[in-house]
Formats: sequence, structure tokens, C-alpha cells
Amino acid sequence: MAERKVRVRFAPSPTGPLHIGGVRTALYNYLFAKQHGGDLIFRIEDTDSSRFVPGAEDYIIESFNWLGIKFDEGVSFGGEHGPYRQSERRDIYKKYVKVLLDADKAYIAFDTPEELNAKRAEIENFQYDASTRGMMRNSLTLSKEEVDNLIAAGEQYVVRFKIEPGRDVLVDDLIRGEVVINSSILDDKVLYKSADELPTYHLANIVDDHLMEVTHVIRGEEWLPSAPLHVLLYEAFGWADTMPHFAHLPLLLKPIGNGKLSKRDGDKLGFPVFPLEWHDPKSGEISSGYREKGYLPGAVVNFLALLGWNPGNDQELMSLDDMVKLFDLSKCSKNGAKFDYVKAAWFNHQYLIQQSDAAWVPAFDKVLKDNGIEATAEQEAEVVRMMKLKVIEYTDGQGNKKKRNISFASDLWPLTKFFFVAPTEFDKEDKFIKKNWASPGAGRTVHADGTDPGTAEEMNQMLAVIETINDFSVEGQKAVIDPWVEQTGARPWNAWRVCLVGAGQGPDMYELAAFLGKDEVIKRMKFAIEKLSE
RNA sequence: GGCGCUUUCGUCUAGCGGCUAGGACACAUGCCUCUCACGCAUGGAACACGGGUUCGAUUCCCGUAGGCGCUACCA
Repeated sequence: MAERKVRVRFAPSPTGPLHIGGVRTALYNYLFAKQHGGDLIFRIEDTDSSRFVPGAEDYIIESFNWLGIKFDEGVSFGGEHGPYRQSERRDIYKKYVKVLLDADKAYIAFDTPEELNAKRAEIENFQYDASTRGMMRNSLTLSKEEVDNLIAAGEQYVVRFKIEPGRDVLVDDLIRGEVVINSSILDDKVLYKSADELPTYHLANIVDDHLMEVTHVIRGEEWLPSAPLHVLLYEAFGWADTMPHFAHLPLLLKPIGNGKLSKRDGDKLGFPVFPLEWHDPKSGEISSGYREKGYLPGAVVNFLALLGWNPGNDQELMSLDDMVKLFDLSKCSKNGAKFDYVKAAWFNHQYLIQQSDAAWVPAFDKVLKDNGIEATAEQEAEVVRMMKLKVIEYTDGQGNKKKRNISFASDLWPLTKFFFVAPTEFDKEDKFIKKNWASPGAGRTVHADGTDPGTAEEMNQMLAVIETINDFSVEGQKAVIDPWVEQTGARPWNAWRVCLVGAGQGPDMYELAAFLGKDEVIKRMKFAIEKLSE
């Protein structure tokens, strides 16, 4: 057969927020499509009217928009193979159900759910198939007149696929190789329900993939057991020669405990399982999302791509474009991957530290506002500049490149709080304070001249020196303080940091002092000396 | 229960008959340093088990055990 243009699809059900596993499936479809110059289709599978959740469709579209995964056609994207919402394709499915019925590949069944349950209770491991359909109420056991009368009388029915038993069905999977399943273990699946005039997943899926000219079906492993059924359906329709290739992806598992990652796990285990925050319209429950947690979309995509696939070398940091070049279905792993959210944070860290100053300022501005701080743009830029020295990448005195440990933008607050808020109390049991604030005789503030003034007194001496400084720039401070340090042999740095920061963190002390200004520095020092002398 | 998929460090994984079994996250230690970090260096840490095939199995085959999935008028 002729080489067809690659066309793949991502087809979620609008039953709630998009699960992170679904994001990965969509991502792989996207990578595969782009790599082959093909199309990615966005189809909504809303054949179960009872599970429809308003807002889910928009949520899914917004999620992919944020993640940078672009669709070529489908719901909200347009295209020539529409409509792309299955609930709008009723007439199409009806037509194909009739095709199967006319060809004697399917039959009508009137068994009610109650009757089926009764049978299941009566017969152990009951399965509606070639061995049992002869004792059920269907068009195979009823006369044509009876069937017509029942339908005319408004009786609800379903259409079932008539599976011939005893056949080994071959599924050629791009990831797993050849999988063979005997048709005898398959049941006569319901293809269509008269109650809502909609098909079930299986029928809709095959009809749509065929009509939309899908060439590759890349989906989760949970579909592998029903893949033979799908193969049989393609055959029944006479579409075997254009049947898409299958690739069943391994599942995403819970990081701890057993089972696959479910929608409920995330917030229970302390990490999001949804790309965006989701507000459940019924329960009002809020589930956290990666975007709101402070993740960068590139980091999420990069992390997810490597859960079940790798380029075959040691490269881990990749852009979407890199991945399009490197992606390879045959390099996908076959076994489920535990979701490692600690590594997700590391990826975000990597992406965050690559951000430019310009990207930091608005994020930082938001962090400050969230904490009730009104800062000028100049102040924000200055802190970002200062933090960049330490935060993003800088070269220290030894010529070593250094970086800052920030995994999320919100991490900035504890790291920058002291720029705007003076310490209000000091924990004398704090390791850093305990180590760097000593009384005379404790031996930690002995000066070169042999005197031991104690840290409080040393800070008082430093205070006196600072009060004489007129130019409070970094250079201005150095010009006065450095000689004093040299002369007395004082070691004021950590104690000074206690005064100004209240903890063992922050940028270079001269830089910090210059940012705070002389008055604030003096104020904080006096306050600290008083508090710590109590 | 039945059917299918799967099995390399704690986690994600490389490996496609012969390797001191490699990398990353996490962890530990050291270095750097006015602090915390960052960074750098070092370290501990794995082929589920039992049979085959082979001169030789982490690698191929078969069992066993574990994990996962499916078994709806849900997708």
C-alpha cells in the first residue's frame, strides 16, 4: 500500500481535568507526529453522556496551550475531518453500525442490565460470547418479527459485535512486538446503545480513526487487552489494509505503594497530577496543578518525556524541538515507571536557573506581592541583580562557576525576605546564631590584639565604624570597614549577617548593606545587639 | 479466577552474547566560602529466582515468583 502521511491523535474524555499520564501520551503523539512531518488530531470522546463534566474540554485545551503542545486539527483547531466531538457524529456511527448488522458481523441484544447481572450471578465467569449468546434475548435467538416488534414497542437495545471464537488475533505493537490473543477470551462487546443513540468507545474509536485517516495509534497500556477487538473490527469493516499501527505505552505508577498513578493520588502524596489547577464544578474541590505550583512548562514536558523514554544516551535536558529530533518509539521502555516528583523539582530547578533576568523580575514581583511587600521596580531589579550574582550563575573568587538552589519561583521569598523585612526576633538555639554570637570568654570574637570583647561588643565597635561612613556603596563601605577589620583582627561577618538577615543566608554582606542603606543597617544592628543581649 | 504486558542501584534508566554493568535524581563525605546555597570531587548502591541454549549469559528460550493492566450498555 502507498505510504500515507503520518496522522496521530490524542482523544481524551471530558470527564475531568487532564491527568499527567494523559499529558505524556499526548506528548509522545506530538513528538511522533512532528518528527514525521505529520498531523496531530485533537478529538473529544464524549460517548458516555453520564460522565460528562462541564469545563473539562476547555481545561484540556488550556493545558496543552500552556505546555506548548500544538495540535494541527480537531476540536477548537478546525480541520477537514470533523466534527471532532464524538457526540456530534451520531449519524456517522449509526451508518456504520448498520453496515455491521447487515453483514451479520453484529447483532441486536435486548438483555437488560438486570438480566445480565442475574446471569452473572447464576453462572460463574459469565461472558457474553459465542458460548452463551444462544441463551440470551437477541436477534440471533429471536425471530425477525419479534425483534422488529420489540424495537417498534420502544424496547431499549444494544448492538453487540459477533466475535468468532477460536482465532488467534495478532496485534503488531511498535513497542512490544507481536502480541497474540485468542478471540475466544473476548466477549461480544457492546458497540452501540439505543438509549442515548451513541456508540461505545470501541466502535467510535475505530470508525473515527479510519475516517480521520489515523496511521498510528499511540495510547496507554490499559488498551492492550482490547487491541485484538479493535483489529477484528477493522477486519469486519474491510479496513484491514489501512489499519493503523499500534504502540502501547507503559503506565505511570504511584511513587510509593502499588498501582497506577490516579487522579486522587497527587495531593495526597504532596505533588500535582494535573498540569493546571482544577476546580471541580460539582464538589468545589481544588486539585493543585504544575503551573500554579511554579513549574515551567518546559520542565514539565522534559521530565514527562523521560518517564518511559530516553534518547539512548546520557542527555537529559532537552527542549521540545530537541525531543522531536531524538524521539523513537522503539526506545520506549516496556515497564511502568514510578512517578518521581523529586526529580521533577530538579528539572524545574534546571529550567529556572537558565531564565534571563527579564524572566525573573515579573515572577519575583508576584512573590513579593503575595507576601504583602510593595517594592519599586528598581528595588526588584536590584535584588534580582544581586541574587543573580548568587542565584543564577556567577564566578567566585576561585574562578568557580556557581549556581543557586531554587526549584520554584516561590522559593524566592524565604531567600529574599530579609531584603524587605527586618528580623523581629532571634532564635538563640539556631545553629548559626549559636555558633556566631558569643559572650566574652567564649572564644569566638578574640581580636588580633588579644582582646575578647564578645560578639555584642564587637558589633558595637563595628556600629561606631559604620556611623562614620558617608558613602554607603559597596566600595565606600570597604574603604572604611576593611581597614578596621585588618587592624583589629575582628571577624564580624557572620555576626553582622545575624544582625541584618537573622539567619545564615543571603548575598555578600557589603552588597546587602548597600541595598538596605546606612540607616536601616544601623537600626537592624542596634535591634539585634539589644535582643541578643537579653 | 481468566487473559495479557512486564522484571538492571531506593527512583528514572543505558546495555541489544564476552563491560571493573554506565548516566541522572536522591543520599553521604570532602573541597570552595563572611552564611545558606550553587558548583566541583569522591563514595555507597542493581542485573528477582531456577532451569536450559552456548566456549561464554544482565543480554536468547522455558518455568517460578513479584509488579502492572484488562476482564461494564467507562474511556
